[in-house]
Amino acid sequence: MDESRKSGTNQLKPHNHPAQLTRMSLNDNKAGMQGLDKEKINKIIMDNTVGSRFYKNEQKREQQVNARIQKMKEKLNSFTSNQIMTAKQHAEEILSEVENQRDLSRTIIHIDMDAFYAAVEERDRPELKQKPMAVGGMDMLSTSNYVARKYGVRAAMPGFIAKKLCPNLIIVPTNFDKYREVSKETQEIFSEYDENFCGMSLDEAFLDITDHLQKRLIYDQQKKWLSIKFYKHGLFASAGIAPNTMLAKIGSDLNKPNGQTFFAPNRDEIMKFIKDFPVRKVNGIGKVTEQLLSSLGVQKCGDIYEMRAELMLLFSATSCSFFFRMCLGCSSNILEPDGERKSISTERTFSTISNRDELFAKLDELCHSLAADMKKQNVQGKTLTLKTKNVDFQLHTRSKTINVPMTNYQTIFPVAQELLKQEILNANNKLSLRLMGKYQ
DNA sequence: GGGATACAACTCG
DNA sequence: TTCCACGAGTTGTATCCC
Ligand SMILES: Cc1cn([C@H]2C[C@H](O)[C@@H](COP(=O)(O)OP(=O)(O)OP(=O)(O)O)O2)c(=O)[nH]c1=O
Ligand SMILES: [Mg+2]
Repeated sequence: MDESRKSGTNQLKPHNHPAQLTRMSLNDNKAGMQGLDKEKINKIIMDNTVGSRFYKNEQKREQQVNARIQKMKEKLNSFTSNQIMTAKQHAEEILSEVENQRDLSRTIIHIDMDAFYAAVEERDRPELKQKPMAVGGMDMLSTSNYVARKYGVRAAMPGFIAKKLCPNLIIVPTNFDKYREVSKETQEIFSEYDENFCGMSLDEAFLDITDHLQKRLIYDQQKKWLSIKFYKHGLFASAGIAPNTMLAKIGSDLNKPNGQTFFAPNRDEIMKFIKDFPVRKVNGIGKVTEQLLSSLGVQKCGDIYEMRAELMLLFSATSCSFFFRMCLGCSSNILEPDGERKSISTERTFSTISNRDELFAKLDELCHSLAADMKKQNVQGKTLTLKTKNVDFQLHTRSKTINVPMTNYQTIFPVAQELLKQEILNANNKLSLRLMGKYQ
C-alpha cells in the first residue's frame, strides 16, 4: 500500500541535482574504473535516483552527517591554544609509542580474487567473458566483471540502474554454493604457504609467509603460481606483500586485476608512500569518516599528522590511535585465528506488507529459516534481535535477551512474536519487514 | 565504577 | 514490468543494577 506517486510532479526535472550528494554518486576508487566518463555516469545514476524514497533517506543521513560536522567545527573553535598545545604533546607521545612498536620483521600477503563471483560465473559460461556481466539481481548487484566496470557498473549498485548505464548488461543470479566451493579450493592452496592463514571472506585472505620465505623464495612465484593453479578455471587473484596487514591489503588493490604490489620492509619508503595515500582507501575508513576527516582538511594519511592535536580533541582514543598508526603506515602483523562466530542472522526484503497477519506469517518464515541455519551451524543464541525497515528505508532494531538459550524454531518464534508486537505498536505505519536473529 | 543490556551508526565484502 | 541485498563485525552511548 504505497501510493504517493503523485505523477503531477512531472518527470522533466532538469539537472538541478542538489549540491552533489556525496553519499550517492559513483565511487570510482575501485579497480577497473579509471578513465571513464564520470560526469555522464553520475548523471544517469542521479536521474534514476532523485525523488525516490531511497534517495530521501540518503539525504536525511547526509544531513545528519553534516550536522555532526557542524558540531565538530564549533567544538574546534572553542579550543584554547593551551588545549591544543597539550593535545599535541599527548599526540606526540602516542605517535612515538607507535613508532617504537614498528615491526618490519614479518612478511604478510593479502590475496584478493579478481571480480570473484563474476569470475566463477565466467568459468562456467565462458561466452560471458567478453560481455558486460554482473552477479546479483535487478535490485542489487554483488559484483561485476571488468567489461561491465567500463560502463560504471560495480558492486553494490542496483541492477536496474546498472541496466541504464549498460543496456546490454547480463545479470547472472547469485550462486553462493559455487563460490564457497571455489573458495575452499583457493584456501587449500593458501594453507600450503601458511597453515594459519586468515580467511577474511570467500575471496580474500591474509597469509604470514615469513616462515615460508625462509625455506623458499616466493615473492614473484606466489603470483605466477596462483595464476597457473587457477588458469584452468580462468580465475585470477591480486596480491599485496608488505610488513603488515594494512599495507598488504592496500597493495592487493593497487594493481588489480591480476597484479601485485610489494612494500619493502623499509620505514622511509613506507612513510613516503603513505604520506599521499587517501585515507578513504584504508580499510576501516568509510564514507562518513572520510567526510568527517575531510571537513578538517584531512584527505591524505599525511594530513593526519598535521592535524594530530585537533584529532586528539575531537575523536575517541580508539579512533585516534587508529588514525595515528595509519599515518605512520603501521598496523598489526599478527594474524589472529578467527574464533567463534558472534552472531547468525537472516533477513529478507519484500514488497510492502502492512497487513498484520501477513507480517506474522513472514516472521514465521524467517524464524524457520533462522532455526535451520542455527541447526546447520550448531549454534544457539541468548539474544534475539528483530530488524525492520519501512518503506522509507528507516531501520529499526528491537532485541530481547533471555536466560534459556534459543536453539530451534519453537524457542525462537515466541520471542520474535513479542518483539514484532511491540514494533507494530511502536510504529503503526506500514513496514517492510526483515528479521534478523543474533546470538552472542 | 563495572558488567549486562538495548540500540543506532558505521564498515566491509 | 522491476525502483537500492544480505550476512557479519565494531564502536559509541544510554540505562540499569549490583
Ligand atoms: C563489495 C561487495 C562484494 N560482494 C561480494 C561479491 C564479490 O565478488 C566478492 C568479493 O568482493 P570484492 O573483492 O570487493 O570485489 P571483487 O572480487 O568482485 O572485485 P575486485 O576484487 O576485482 O575489485 O564479495 C558483495 O556481495 N557485496 C558487496 O558490496
Ligand atoms: Mg576481490
